[in-house]
Amino acid sequence: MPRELSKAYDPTAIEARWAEYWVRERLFEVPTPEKLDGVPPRFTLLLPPPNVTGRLHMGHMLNQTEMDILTRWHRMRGELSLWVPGTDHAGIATQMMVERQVAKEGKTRQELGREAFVERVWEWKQEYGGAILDQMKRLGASVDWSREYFTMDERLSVAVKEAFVRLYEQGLIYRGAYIVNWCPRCQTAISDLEVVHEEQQGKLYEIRYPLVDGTDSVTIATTRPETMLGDVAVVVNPTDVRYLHLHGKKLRLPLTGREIPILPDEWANPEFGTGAVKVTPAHDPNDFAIAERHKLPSIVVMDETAHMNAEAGVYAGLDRYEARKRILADLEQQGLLVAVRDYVNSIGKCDRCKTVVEPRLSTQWFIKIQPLADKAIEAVETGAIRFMPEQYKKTYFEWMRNIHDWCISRQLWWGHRIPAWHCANCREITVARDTPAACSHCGNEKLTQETDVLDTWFSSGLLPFTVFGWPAQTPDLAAFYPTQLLVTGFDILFFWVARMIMLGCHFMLDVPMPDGSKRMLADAVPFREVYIHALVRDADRQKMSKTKGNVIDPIEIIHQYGTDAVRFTLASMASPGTDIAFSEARTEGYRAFANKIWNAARFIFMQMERAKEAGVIVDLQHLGQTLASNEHAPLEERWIISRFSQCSADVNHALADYRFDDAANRTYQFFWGEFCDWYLEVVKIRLDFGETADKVTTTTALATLLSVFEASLRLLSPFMPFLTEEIWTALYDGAPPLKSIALSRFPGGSEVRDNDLDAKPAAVDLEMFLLKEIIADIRNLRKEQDVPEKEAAPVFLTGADNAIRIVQNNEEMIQRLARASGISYSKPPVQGLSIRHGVNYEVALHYERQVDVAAERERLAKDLAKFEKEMESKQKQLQNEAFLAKAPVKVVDGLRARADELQSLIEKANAALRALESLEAQ
RNA sequence: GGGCGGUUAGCUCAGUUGGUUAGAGCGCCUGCCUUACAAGCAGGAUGUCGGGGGUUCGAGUCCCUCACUGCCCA
Repeated sequence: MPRELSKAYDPTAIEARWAEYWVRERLFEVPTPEKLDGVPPRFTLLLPPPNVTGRLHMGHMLNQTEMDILTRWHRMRGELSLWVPGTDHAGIATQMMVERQVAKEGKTRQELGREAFVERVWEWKQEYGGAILDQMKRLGASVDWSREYFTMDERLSVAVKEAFVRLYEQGLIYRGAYIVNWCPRCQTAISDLEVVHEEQQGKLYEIRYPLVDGTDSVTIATTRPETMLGDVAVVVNPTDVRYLHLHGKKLRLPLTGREIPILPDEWANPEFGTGAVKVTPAHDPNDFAIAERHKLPSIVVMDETAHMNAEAGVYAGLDRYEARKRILADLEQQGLLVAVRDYVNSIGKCDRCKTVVEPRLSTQWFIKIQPLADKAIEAVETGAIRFMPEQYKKTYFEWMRNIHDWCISRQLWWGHRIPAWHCANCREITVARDTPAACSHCGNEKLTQETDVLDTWFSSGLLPFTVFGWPAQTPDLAAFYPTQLLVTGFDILFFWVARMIMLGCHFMLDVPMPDGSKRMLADAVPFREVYIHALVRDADRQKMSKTKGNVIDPIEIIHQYGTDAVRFTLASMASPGTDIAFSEARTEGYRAFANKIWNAARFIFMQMERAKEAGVIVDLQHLGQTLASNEHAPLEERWIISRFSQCSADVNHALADYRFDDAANRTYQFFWGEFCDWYLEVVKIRLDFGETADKVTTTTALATLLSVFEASLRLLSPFMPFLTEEIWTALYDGAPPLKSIALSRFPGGSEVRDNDLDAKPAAVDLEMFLLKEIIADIRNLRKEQDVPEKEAAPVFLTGADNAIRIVQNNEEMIQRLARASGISYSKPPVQGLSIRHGVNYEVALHYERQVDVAAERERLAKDLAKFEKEMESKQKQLQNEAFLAKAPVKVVDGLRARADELQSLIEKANAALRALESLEAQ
């Protein structure tokens, strides 16, 4: 009995079942098109690959909800919609995870050795790596699971190697000793982007360096005294008069006795500290640059773990902070520590493990980024890639135009090993696609492969084309590249988005178009649009963090409220550019909405049962046709069709603009505020299945009801896929025309009659508006006069001819919805009865209760004041010559009409007040 | 220090290119178990649109300025 729904909506009872069904039935798999002719427009997007170590958080859920809504929407509009899922091997994070696991066994990765360790990582991945994608299935994400990728897959690894070799051959990859950000815990270089800066209360130490000749000294200021052991110079600003006489003189570096020069350099800021800066090229990026300018040597005084090395003499073996303490103590003892000041400085930490980063001179691989950045800038400047919200374009340009070469080597074991071989003989490097037999420089066969791996973002930056088979020119690549859209958070704008643009533009320019013509930049881009969403915060707008303990687990919330409700919450709050303060109260509200839909379905299914018993038959296979207009249909039917039409047009527009909030809110408002609150209540009048009922009326009413409801389900489906699937299937008694509502057509366009949004509200809307207003007035009067809810009361109504006509045509509606026992088209028999008036009608209620004159007068006076105030401002405007001359006719006319309305309302309010007075006088 | 945002109802947020009466959800007050739905129904209250100045016939919307606040980069 599929149509028997439980009394209350229970998401847990249905969601897991459908999630599993969608995957099992392979509903969202998109086969490779054999030929491109005749293939519908494509909508392709890539899932930003979550870390294989990851667990689903609210950010993922927002991201995936948005992507799923869009993909489902495009699919329902008949486009070939492909959403490709996958995970990222996440070099450091995954290695850390497995290192921890190994540590529990009392071992280190070094003890295991590289090969065995990597083996362990794969084992870990097989066992736990699928967790986040399983969670994703629970969200109902309509991805093509047959195309799932992992960035360490063999085919993707081949592509990564190819990309590296090509860049090397093009002279865009170089290797060299430079200062890089080094994490002493991870023991690898990391890129600028992986360093997070934090303000911290620290100290600024002033240390005196005596001149070699003993005649004088220079006091330098530093936050890192331990690095002084690697000092090679002290620089002062060339304009700094305090030090002019010292240029070129030698200092004796305390604690080491080494001689170092005093040099003029612009970098020294006379305002800062003492104006004299120590230069430690091996441990500070700025100092490194100074050393390059002055051709100074570099002295590395720390090892990979940030312990002092042999160069540090007596301090060798000490941790950097321990060394600092000892050095300060020694300096103080020697009377060289001049001052210690409080100082707030920004300190760089490893994004992954929060260890303080140690700038370190080491040999690394870099990408010469400028040529790639130039194309990436052009792609956005020319509009080949569009950012949404547009403001992110600025951020993007800002970064792209100040870009530094990208350090792509990592001293890790887990990742794509760099395809370069070192020759034991000539020490040259051979870069090759396959393991070379001999050195390409000297022919020696003693080669060892580079131990470094590539930055994970290097491989993920290639994904938009490697997932489709690059470097081969596959049919997939021809059909699906460039993708249409990327949906992601601003936090990886530089990490990933910018790099995909750079690498995509670079490599894909060399791949011809499907028709063999040359590819231009506009088609080399990895995606045409980037939609950037904001952060999901907690209800108090706090950033979620484990330390604060305010992390909201989406899976937990889903258990509580259902996936559909959570999806709807995120969608309805997702206005571009604004962070989402996730509030459970809101989700609770949308669970109520889901329950509302559920119960509307229950009501409708009950009517279907009644119809069946009465022999009334509605053709379920041709529901859409009923939505055509029928001039003779009752007002509420024509009205709901008109409203539905407008709603679906609005939703389509909203989604086209990525206004998930507008789309969701509009749907909510239609379904609850119009379909349920008004239409369902009115249609009950027609659903008479009794012997004496007019079968034609009943049948048409039921047909319209089912049609609008079925279409509403399709409208809601991208937002609430589970609930709509369940009800839609039940509506067809378990035998729907398609395998899923997700494969049906989205409402809008040709399906509904009239989409002309610019036109004035349809006549039906105005008529219904009047009736709703009158019903609300009567309800209000009933309330004020304390008419018991169950009791019907007689209504008196006067007004303009056409208002009366509309009411007369819909008396049943008013009687039922406003509990009127009858309507008399005359003034009420008793003077001074409370009256409500609209612009073209007056309505009163005859009930025995005495009118509360004081309250009524207060209400009227308040109304009157409001009307008069507005009238005053309107008249002022209408008397303004400049306004009349310059404002558009439409606005002026509108204002005049409103003034007329106000005039009428004011008169009526005054009349009512006078009537009250006469009542009081009696 | 450089750049980008935000400030609208008690709370969280909408408000398109300036144009008639500034909206929604939640919360709040009052009355209802009216059988699709109490996760509901009906009715109701609530805003000097952060302050100041300017442009304009007209400013929540555009410009300047101040205050507070968030983020990114160095």
